[in-house]
Amino acid sequence: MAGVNDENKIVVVKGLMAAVNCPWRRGRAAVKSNPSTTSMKRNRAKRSNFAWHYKSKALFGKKQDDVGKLTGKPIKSISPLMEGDADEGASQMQMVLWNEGDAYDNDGQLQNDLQLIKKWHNLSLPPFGAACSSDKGARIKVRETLRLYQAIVRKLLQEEEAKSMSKENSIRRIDLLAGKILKDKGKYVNTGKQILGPVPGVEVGDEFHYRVELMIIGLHRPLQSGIDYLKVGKKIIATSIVASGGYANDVDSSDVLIYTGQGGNATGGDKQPEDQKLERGNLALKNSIEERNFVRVIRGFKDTKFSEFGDGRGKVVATYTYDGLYIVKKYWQDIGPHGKMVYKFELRRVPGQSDLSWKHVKSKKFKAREGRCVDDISEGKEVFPICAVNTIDNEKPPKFTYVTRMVFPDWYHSIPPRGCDCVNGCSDSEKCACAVRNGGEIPYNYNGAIVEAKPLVYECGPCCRCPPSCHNRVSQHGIKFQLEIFKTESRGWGVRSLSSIPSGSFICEYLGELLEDKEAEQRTGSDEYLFDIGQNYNDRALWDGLSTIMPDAALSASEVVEEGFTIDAAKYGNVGRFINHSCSPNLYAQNVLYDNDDKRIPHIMLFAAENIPPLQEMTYHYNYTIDESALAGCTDALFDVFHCAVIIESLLCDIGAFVAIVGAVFPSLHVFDSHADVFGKQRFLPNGGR
DNA sequence: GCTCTTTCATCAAA
DNA sequence: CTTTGATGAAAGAG
Repeated sequence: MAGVNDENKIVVVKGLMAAVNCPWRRGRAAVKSNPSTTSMKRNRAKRSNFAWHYKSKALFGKKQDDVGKLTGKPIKSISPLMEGDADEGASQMQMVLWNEGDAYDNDGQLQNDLQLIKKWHNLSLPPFGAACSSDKGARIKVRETLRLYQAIVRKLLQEEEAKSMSKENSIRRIDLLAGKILKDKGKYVNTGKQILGPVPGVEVGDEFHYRVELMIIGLHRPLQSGIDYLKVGKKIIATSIVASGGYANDVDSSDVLIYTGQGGNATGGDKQPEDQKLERGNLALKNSIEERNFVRVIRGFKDTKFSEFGDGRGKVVATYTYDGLYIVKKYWQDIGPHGKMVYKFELRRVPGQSDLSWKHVKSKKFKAREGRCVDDISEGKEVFPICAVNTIDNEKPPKFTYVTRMVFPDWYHSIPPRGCDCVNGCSDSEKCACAVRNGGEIPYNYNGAIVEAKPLVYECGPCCRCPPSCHNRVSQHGIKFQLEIFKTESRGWGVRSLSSIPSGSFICEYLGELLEDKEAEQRTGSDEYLFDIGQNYNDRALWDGLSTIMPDAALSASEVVEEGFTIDAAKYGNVGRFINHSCSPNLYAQNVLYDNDDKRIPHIMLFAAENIPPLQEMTYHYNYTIDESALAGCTDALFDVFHCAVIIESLLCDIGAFVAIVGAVFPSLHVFDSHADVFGKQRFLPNGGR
């Protein structure tokens, strides 16, 4: 973040910090100066996994006055989301685009271009902060909508997988069905007239897995066509393109994209390929050369992934990355592989936009890049080495003992769980004891994604008869992505991934020493690595059935905070101890039990709440039990994952008939392990081919 | 409005 | 694993 204010001096910055203007930090400062508050018992700088506890209070509108006193500020002054945290990219594009000091091009048309651009995009040189508030709202909306869409897709997939044993028909296109559900609910974003230039709430580097996602946020409307365009008067100009094909030989270095026009393909059985015509998308792109308007570019990669859970059949997974704005420079005719004429367009990326992380990660220089100071902080204990990168200063990561399991004290004795007796995979949700404990469903998709946030997830464990490959064993197998820790500008060390991470993926556990609350209390203040666990779900009946239908009612009834346990990752820990707090996080903490039946001591498993591009910092909400007011303001939009479950539940009722159709075939699987470079393998036809 | 056509999707069978 | 056919939703064009 750019500005570091004075508050920063008050708070001792250690490895795990919130951003300077994060509500939590404000709250903490306020509490310091106002020690006689009523909630001193909670004034501990500790993380907790039970955020919805506070959410329920916010919803019930209690204690608004107290809340104001606590922070010393009216609650409304606390901006709900996106208020300074790890998401540094917001609104970046608009800012930098107008930095006229940038060398735009060497054709000397900078001023000319800028004027045309201004004309089209009607952007009056927005200063740094002006557009931010509205833009942040748009960002939240886009992220919420996408999370909702992804959650619906996972839910539908879960139902498909659960019913795959029976003989009924499956839903063929889950992506389309999920889109239809969202549309019926009026959840589309940026509807109305088409947008030329940047789409509010969408940032360079955002990743998607379905074309439907591009449509529902207004980034690119056609579901199949690669060129979207709009009419201005009698003229059509291009607004966005999807580049899923090859031609990208010069990926590494240049910001030039050669794009092939549409049409001319032999689509049907008896049709012959034809010369492309200068109409529709092709015409729009050509017109955009004259108009010099921005064209959004979305790059698509296709890769075949294999799941470790399931029948071993691969599945093609597409990843679409928003690449930013380009300008069409020229076009010409060429001969395609089928011998007919095709149009080609040269597009150039507008300078000043965020770097494209996928380019970095794919480039060969990347492995030997600067700032690498520790090759593997886990010292070989993790499946992947976790390196430390510091391009800010000379600091090395703090010393601690890396562990891959919890460190238990002498007094601790685990309660062995009852396992399931499934020998042929835990797919029968009625017979599998673990599925029953999860409310009659396996909480994961076969691709290893968690379907929705739950109070507690029961994975199969050592007492189960199912094999380690059971798809109800996800988080117990450890990290699946190549992670690294890096020095941030203002929040100490942080964690990011070198590959793309799809929504719902397991990231890592929060490991450390298990402490009783009394002991944790003593360490509070000097220890920044405490995580409160196992709070507040003694009444399991409330969680299990009701939570997805009436979450707030259930939660308000179970607000009693018991004496619990805490994980201290100061001396012993894993990569999880480096993950920072954010009020608009991309991860969340999920309670999981598998090798122990003590609900007071669940594993704290961090999962991706949305698609996370490579090199984007990963964060979760610490849910500090320090200042409820800040949380009340901040958690509203935070619980989308949890909320998704509720909304899905109701949505599914509406389309019950649809969804009741069941699958006949064991669905194939997709995996989202690493993001392999598929450029070389891309099938390429002039029009993308069919 | 109503069809028809087009479309760098997607799935699953061959 | 690669290819191919069937299916599909949305929007422009007539």
